[in-house]
Amino acid sequence: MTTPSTSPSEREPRWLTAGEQLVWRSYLEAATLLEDHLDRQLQRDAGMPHMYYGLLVKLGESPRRRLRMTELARSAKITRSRLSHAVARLEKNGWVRREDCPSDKRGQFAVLTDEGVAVLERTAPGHVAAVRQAVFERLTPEQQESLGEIMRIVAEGLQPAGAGADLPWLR
Amino acid sequence: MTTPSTSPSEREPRWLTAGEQLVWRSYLEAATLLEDHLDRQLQRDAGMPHMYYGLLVKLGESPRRRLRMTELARSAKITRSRLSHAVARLEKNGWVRREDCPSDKRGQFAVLTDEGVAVLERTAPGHVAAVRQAVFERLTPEQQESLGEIMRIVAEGLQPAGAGADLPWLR
DNA sequence: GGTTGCTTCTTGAAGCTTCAACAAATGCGG
DNA sequence: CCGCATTTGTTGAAGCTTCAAGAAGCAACC
Repeated sequence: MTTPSTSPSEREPRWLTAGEQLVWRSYLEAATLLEDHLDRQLQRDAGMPHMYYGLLVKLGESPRRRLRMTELARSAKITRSRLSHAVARLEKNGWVRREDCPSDKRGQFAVLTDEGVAVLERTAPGHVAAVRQAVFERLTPEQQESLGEIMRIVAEGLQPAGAGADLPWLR
Repeated sequence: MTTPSTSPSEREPRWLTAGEQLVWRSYLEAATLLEDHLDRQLQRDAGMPHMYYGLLVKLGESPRRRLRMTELARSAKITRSRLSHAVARLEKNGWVRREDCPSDKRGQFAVLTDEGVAVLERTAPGHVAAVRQAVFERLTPEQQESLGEIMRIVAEGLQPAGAGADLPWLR
């Protein structure tokens, strides 16, 4: 990540400019700190990592509190394998239950249980407060909007592009 | 994360507004996709996860290619425990070596080896290209600057605040 | 000098993620 | 209806992270 002076003949790759490096470093630091912070917050207050909490939220927002595994994986931006392990754990906690799909015998629904709903209701306020305090309280409305737009662009660019081996929808 | 109507008496917690939710979702999606993308890229091309690559970079930038463990951990925003495991692995790869600190017998330096330098030189161009393509090529200069400022603010807010148990410098 | 408290770094176990491999069901083309 | 590629979801092993605990050196104090 060092910048080896100027590159006269274009044999040198295109490094990040000093400014870009600063941006990138800030991003990496903030992303690391933020994810760690929220992971700890949720591990402490809800007994699960951030990603698992996100899965419960998505199930809670879905029609009959259920989603096909593949759809949940797609929506959460994770592999099916990872989801499979995650749901196994959440099932052991009693927060999610699996149900067969009637129309496709391969299919499985992940269903948010009443206990799962209860955990969400109990822990959501604290989590929202943490997000608020870490992010939204510190940014102006313009910055918030800007952040949304920027991240939307980045996410979009990564969706159809990536060569994910187990993420077919990202191809 | 649902918004249960307005809250007349302030018994309801302060939920995220619809707009804030959109921003937050975009952030989470982009952060997940981006980290996965770079992790895969580096695992494939350099044989190590993104975080480990970052450690090598930091060592490479340091005076005698070395840093005290605690300082490296602080700079990378991770716990010393995590760093300890990471360096163990990097040492096994021959990319980093440990050295005792003469002035403090508890201390250890993590030192980037020549092999470590070689890996960096070989893989940095590809990694920079990936970052460029995923982030900088898609953003206007204004958006880049904005992103930098926003993430700097978020990171700053998380540094001195967090109640990290093993991250004393974050208190 | 000894005590007490702090800092540095490591360790092992438990939990989470990744990867490759797999079984089962689907569905399309002949 | 058969054959074959595709889709769905799971599994186990290996690697990474977290957490709590601990060994060892330092430093300040009396």
